[in-house]
Amino acid sequence: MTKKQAATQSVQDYLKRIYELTEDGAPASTNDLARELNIKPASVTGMIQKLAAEKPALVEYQKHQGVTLTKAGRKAALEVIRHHRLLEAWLVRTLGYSWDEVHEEAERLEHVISEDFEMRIAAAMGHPDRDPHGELIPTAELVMPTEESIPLSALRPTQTGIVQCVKAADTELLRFLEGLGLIPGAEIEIKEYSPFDHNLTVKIGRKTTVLGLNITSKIFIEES
Amino acid sequence: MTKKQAATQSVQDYLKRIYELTEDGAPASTNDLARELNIKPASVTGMIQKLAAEKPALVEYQKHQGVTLTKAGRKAALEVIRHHRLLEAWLVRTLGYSWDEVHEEAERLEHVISEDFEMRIAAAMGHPDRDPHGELIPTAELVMPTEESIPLSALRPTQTGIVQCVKAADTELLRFLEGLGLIPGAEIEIKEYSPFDHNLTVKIGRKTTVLGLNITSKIFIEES
DNA sequence: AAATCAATTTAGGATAACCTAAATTTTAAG
DNA sequence: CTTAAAATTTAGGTTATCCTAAATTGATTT
Repeated sequence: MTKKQAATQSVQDYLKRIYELTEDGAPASTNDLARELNIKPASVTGMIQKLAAEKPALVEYQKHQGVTLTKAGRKAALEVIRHHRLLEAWLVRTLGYSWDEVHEEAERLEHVISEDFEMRIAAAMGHPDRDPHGELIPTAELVMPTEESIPLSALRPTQTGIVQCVKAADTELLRFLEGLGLIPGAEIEIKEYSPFDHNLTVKIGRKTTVLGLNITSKIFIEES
Repeated sequence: MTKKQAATQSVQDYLKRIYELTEDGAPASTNDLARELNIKPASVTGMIQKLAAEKPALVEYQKHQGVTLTKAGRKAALEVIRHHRLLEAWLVRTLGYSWDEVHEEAERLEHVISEDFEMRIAAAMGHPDRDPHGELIPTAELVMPTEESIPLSALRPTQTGIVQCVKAADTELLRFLEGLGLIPGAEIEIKEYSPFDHNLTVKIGRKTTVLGLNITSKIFIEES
């Protein structure tokens, strides 16, 4: 049977964070997880040991070496991420939430919606492939599509493209970027590059702005 | 400060059930609560004692005499009930749930939505005063409107009216009633009354059906 | 290789919300 | 008014998840 015991909310949160922290290929450390989850490292160790000991293990764990997800753990994580991103899209589209407001609400709802609810909102939106920030939504089969876009920081003068994704969670930053028009779908063109500080002068729509690396590394572009 | 510590999901469930069980004015017994909440009576006693001991008490409790809600407890209960009923209405209207499907989903969502979410869905629906079953929705100020309609079982031949509310939770029964057209808004007329078994012959729209007391006591009518 | 510091784990507790089994109280019946 | 049955409460456990403080391990520096 593929039937897994409903993971608790805590477990779902652990798996989601582990997924995010291991996207770069490296295991997630106890400390990093503790910071992301706002709990103490000692508690993380305990939970991780439990997850590694489950009948079908959800994580791979070696003392002092960090954790990674097993196939089962990854599926469970993608389920939560799919819920979260579909919810963000749904809240923005049907209830007029702005992209800087949805996160918290989705964070709570993601743990309690049914598969039926998931299917209904996905269908109602025409099965979107990205959330309001442009983050890819795992498929119903729990496969994460591959991201084709590249960071804005990798572009150089005369290159043009379209903003696909803004990887930021901070409300202030999101509002700032929205003010600049730097949102998914925006057309951009690189005007200047400053090799010393990595600043890029970017034309967004009709406005032109200078952006630092801390911003350009978070914006993902599909070149055109 | 009126700021109450976020009640846990369990506490919210207890308060909601106590509200329902005490609508008739009488205190709710430990046993009844246990049955409604699907937990053991011993556990109910423990929780009730805790709720009665809270800084602002949520329930009034006397050993062996049952519980009632305090003002604070009632407000908290009405908040949950408002969430539940608004959610049911919203799920039916925006996601095509049928009235026999919404309960479970709303039961889980009611505990996690924000006040902001509550306001948004209420506004999006034009601040409805009843849920899909016709149950009254507490106001944003947490006041339960007074129910004016009377049970179908109280009507007698030649009286006519409109169905306002169907107080039933069972999926099968709800589907059956829907099949009969016995849903909020339906026009009905009493044709016959059988004093021995309390059966009523009722014309619903153009169909005529004989209904027993177990049904007629659950349908509420506004006489016309 | 020894010392030191940071990261991690272990040990021992706390809290919330259940449970079972045993005791007690209330209610109802002789 | 005594007693059996029903309802309720107490006592003692369990599980999940978190915490603090102490111990340990790994990494870095001398």
